Amino acid sequence: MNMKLSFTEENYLKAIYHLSVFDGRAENVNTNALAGSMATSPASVNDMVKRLAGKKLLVHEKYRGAMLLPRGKAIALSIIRKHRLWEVFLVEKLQFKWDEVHEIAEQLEHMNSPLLISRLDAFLGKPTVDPHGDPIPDEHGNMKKTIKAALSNVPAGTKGIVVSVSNDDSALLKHLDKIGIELGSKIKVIERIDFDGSVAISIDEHNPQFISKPIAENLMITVL
Amino acid sequence: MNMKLSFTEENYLKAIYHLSVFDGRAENVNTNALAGSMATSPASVNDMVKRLAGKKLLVHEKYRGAMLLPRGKAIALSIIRKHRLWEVFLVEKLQFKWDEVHEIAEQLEHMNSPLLISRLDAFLGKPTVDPHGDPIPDEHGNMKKTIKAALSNVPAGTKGIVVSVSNDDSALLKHLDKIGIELGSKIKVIERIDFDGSVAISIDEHNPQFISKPIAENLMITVL
DNA sequence: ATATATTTTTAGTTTAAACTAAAATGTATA
DNA sequence: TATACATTTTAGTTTAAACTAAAAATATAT
Repeated sequence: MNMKLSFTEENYLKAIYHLSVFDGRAENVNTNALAGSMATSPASVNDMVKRLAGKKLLVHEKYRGAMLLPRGKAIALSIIRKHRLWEVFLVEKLQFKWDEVHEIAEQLEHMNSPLLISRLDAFLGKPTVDPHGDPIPDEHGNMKKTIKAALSNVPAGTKGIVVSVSNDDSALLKHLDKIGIELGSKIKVIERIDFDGSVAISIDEHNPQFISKPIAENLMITVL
Repeated sequence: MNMKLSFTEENYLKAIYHLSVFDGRAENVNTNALAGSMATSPASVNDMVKRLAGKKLLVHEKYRGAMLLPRGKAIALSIIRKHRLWEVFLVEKLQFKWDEVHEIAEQLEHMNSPLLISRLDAFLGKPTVDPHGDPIPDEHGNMKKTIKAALSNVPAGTKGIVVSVSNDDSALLKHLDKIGIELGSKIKVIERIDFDGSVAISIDEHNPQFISKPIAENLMITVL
């Protein structure tokens, strides 16, 4: 697990991990999906996947996609751990807003010092979730599983807590802030409108309003 | 000043700055010295110096060395500022020891977010010196000049940080260790005794005691 | 002042990580 | 089954930043 990788290699491992995790099962990640997620070409992805396969961090079957090996998965989880711990630091200690931290954490996550991370973890009080509500893996890569659903996918009557926004677009994040939705907000789905896919919700037990379909699709809640 | 540079380019600018500053005057930095400081070959240095000259960050005269231009100097100072602020963070918030922080700060100094640095600066209380007693440039690149002096040469009331011991005698080093003085210790001169040249000092805000003249002559501090 | 040593530069390679264009493979459907 | 379409791979380039070896310029010492 202690081999030095480039930022790019680390970012690929992280992206593969995120794409492969679906309902707790690991799946093969295909070249095209990865190209989309890394904002690059399938050919470039193919190059990098072969490089990572050569380092025994994943297995790659031609035309069948990639799957992380244990070492690759451990590295991906350690990067996610670092990313989320730094996000907690930025929000709780440096007064950043929860929509400002992602880019900076993208840089900080590649800092390579296990001691730094364990000290940071202690300094922050060993948090288990980041400011977006995502769980923080511990030093062994274990994290508690959360059950999430998009607001667009739950039936009327559902109550939940906003735990993350699946899109990092700052326009969306700012809009949510404006209408009073933030992490930890209690949401109740009052009604689903079949015509346009919008939903009527209450926020923190009051302030009922309509949320458009595109927004509802990106609002993730834990169902209560 | 806001062009994106590689880590390597930033490290060259920083190294050139450190080598060029002598008594407050800027001097040409020759290829060989830079090769030593960067632990690489003169040929590689020559490549990089030409690259940086192409970016108008320094001027380079064949066989005569390099001198930073204002933009290059500003970048070098901003990297030094980041390095030293992170060192303060590591020592004061994460309980690192004085001698453990350099490598980690070498990584953190390349994080690119002016907002991050201004928030960190505020979080740390806008410190003006790092844990080694070196001055931290402000956001405009200004820093107060440090004065280094032997403990035997400063007047009563002086505060400073121990930055070096000019004698390698292990008997001296052991004695200093015993009385609780190490690199980075904060010293305040309480009183100077004319009779024998000894000085009464406090160490890290407590533990007042006398230091004999021979020891005081070998203890170098930066005056705060 | 000239020979020798040191320093600096040039020229040519190497590696990582991207790119484009074209070929190969896989999938869906008429 | 054959064909069309989408996906993936291969092959060949490009760029940044290093490297080595050799040539050129400068400095030094007799």
